[in-house]
Amino acid sequence: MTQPTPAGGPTPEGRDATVPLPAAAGGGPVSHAIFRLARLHRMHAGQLLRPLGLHPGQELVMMQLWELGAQRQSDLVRLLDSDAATMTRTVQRLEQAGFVRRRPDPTDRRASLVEPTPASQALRHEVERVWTQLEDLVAADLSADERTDARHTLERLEHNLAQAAADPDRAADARP
Amino acid sequence: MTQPTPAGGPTPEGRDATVPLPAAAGGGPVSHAIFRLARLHRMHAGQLLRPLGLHPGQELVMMQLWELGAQRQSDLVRLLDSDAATMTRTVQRLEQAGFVRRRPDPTDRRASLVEPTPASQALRHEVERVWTQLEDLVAADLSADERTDARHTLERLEHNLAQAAADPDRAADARP
DNA sequence: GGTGGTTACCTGCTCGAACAAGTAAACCCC
DNA sequence: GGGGTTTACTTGTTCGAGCAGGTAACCACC
Repeated sequence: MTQPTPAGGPTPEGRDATVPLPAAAGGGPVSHAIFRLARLHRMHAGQLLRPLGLHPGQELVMMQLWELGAQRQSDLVRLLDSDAATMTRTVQRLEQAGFVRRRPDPTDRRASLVEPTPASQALRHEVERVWTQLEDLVAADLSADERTDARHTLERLEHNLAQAAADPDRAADARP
Repeated sequence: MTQPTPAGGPTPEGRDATVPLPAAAGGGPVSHAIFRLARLHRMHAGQLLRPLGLHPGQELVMMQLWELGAQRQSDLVRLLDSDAATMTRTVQRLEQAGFVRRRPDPTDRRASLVEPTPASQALRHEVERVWTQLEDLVAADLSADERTDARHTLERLEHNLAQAAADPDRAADARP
């Protein structure tokens, strides 16, 4: 695949000399911050979700189903930008837990439709409450404007990564 | 039901940035953004790291060791804010891969010291390159100031979560 | 009506992450 | 110095995530 060859645009030393070096300490400040934030966030989500019998990630699937109704697995994969193999197993576990049901797609015998069970409706409020709570936790001291701002920042970073994924060339020479 | 527009949100256009983010509307925009960003970020890290024979997370351990020298596992856990059990197995795998060595701590027979092998030094450049690359990817179109800004935002969110973890009372009051 | 390619899903694998439970050494205090 | 606690690490488990490989159904085209 794309070997990130520095072809054409080397000169890695153009950086500002203020930072001693890019090792662990200053390696990738933003990257590192993302990493740490994500782990903390996931941890909190897990703790809030556990009493509900859900694991982090499963709630996203349920939210899609509650909102959109029955979906094929491939649709869920696309909606959540997830992985087919992961989805298979996540759905299996949700099915086993009684939160979803699967039935064959009448129009395509390869596919199966996943739908939330009536029983899962009880969960819905809980999950929404948990997500509101998590939001209030993570953005505790932010004003509405600041939250919007934060969201834009996150989305901008996400957009950059998505761009790079779609367009490996730009990835290789990322350097203003 | 499927009202694609979040109720009440002064969501200013600006969408299209990335994938449809349908559900979860009203749930937790910031939370959801964190989730998605984290996954993309991890994915990119994984792809860049794979040719080096490292899995995401392992490079952080190596960076600490390169920078600080031999460390006890418990120190690594504290430095990376990780989990003891995870660290045990990560170190085992790094050891098996020949990147680290373990020897008993002479001053504490419970502890073991982890140190990078000479062979791992070859990796160091590669890892640093990868992190620089990842940083340039994720912050591709951000100015230096904006990067600092982004980092502050991320750290602020992280701080909020850390606060809530340390102080469960505040967490509990996140509701009417 | 075959043939070849795509799509949908499943299974096996490795890995980080987190929880639980256990062992052993170190430490603290009476 | 004995008893209880804390600390350091290990192992077992479950889960999401991702890669690789496999099967079956679908589809387009000849």
